[in-house]
Amino acid sequence: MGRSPSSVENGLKKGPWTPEEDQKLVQYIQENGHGSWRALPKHAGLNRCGKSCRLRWTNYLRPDIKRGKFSQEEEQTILHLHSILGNKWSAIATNLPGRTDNEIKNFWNTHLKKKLIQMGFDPMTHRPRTDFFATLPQLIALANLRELVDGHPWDDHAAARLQAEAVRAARLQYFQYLLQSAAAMASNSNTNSLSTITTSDMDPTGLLSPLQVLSFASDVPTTSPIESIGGQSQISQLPDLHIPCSSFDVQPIMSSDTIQGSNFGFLSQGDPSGTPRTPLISPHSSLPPLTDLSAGNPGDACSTSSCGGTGSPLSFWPELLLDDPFMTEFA
DNA sequence: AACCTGTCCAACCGCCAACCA
DNA sequence: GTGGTTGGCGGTTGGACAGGT
Repeated sequence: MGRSPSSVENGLKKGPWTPEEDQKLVQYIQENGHGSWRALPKHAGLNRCGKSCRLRWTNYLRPDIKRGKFSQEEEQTILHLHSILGNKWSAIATNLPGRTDNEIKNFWNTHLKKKLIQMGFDPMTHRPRTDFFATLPQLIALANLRELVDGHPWDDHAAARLQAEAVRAARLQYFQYLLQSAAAMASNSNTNSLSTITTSDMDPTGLLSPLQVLSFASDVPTTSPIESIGGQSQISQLPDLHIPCSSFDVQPIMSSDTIQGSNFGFLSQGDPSGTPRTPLISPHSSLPPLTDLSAGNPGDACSTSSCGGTGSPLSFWPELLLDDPFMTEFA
């Protein structure tokens, strides 16, 4: 499995390994060590490149490899280390005996990443997702695409609908933030199960990490916090959070002829030279881009929460947050 | 039963840093 | 200092498989 049927390139075989090849490789390394990987295939009688042999050995044939499902403990270790190290799979693997970087990488991409997203966390920063405006362009793109396909002009009604969707999405994100804050406050006041989390465990911003949320909500590990509160499973049951709509001064572009290039030029206003484009947010808005919260380099350890935040999240959205009775209570 | 769709994961690719002549 | 080689890493691919229609 995995790759195309074995092919021969430069006389060297590629593709899945046969049991015979595995046996040759294992036997040779057990008797001689791998030595120079480049020279190994020749000495072992394998029609493979050295790189392929090394990968096969390190990812599959090594005797100390632990196979099977990842335990809860391993999962939490990966989460924790990823929040510190980012996608440094080999570094993470050194802390998980018997697991290979490839295995951890696959596990992350197929399980943990989705889990974090479902919980409302950004898988790269391990912080609550704040990419509302990152998804807004997709909505706009879809709407424009629809227009192109259907031949229906984008009228004010459609724009208003989109804006309403945007506000609703913002409310969701905002509510998730409130949940995080509430959890943090509760842990401080020792009023519920969150009391086991100490302030020293916390992100400097006061937010809980996915690991912490997973820890206390392990009975609903794949459920969004929004869905797990008070048995309410419907988004429509969210409280009205009174997010000021004027804060989202979104200006949809009406004409489809603004579509340009592969970057969907109609999504943003920017010069065609490739300089960073300006999101379609009114310049007179006092709000910083939400994406600022997660703008760190995914591979950069210091961009993660464990290396310190940029202050209280309240400071990011003063107008938005302090306008709400919820926040005045928390602030 | 046949087809479709999504998931899993072994294997490949390209890049980069370390090493050596 | 330079260029070639090697090993290692992270991202991506695509066939096998499972579950759904």
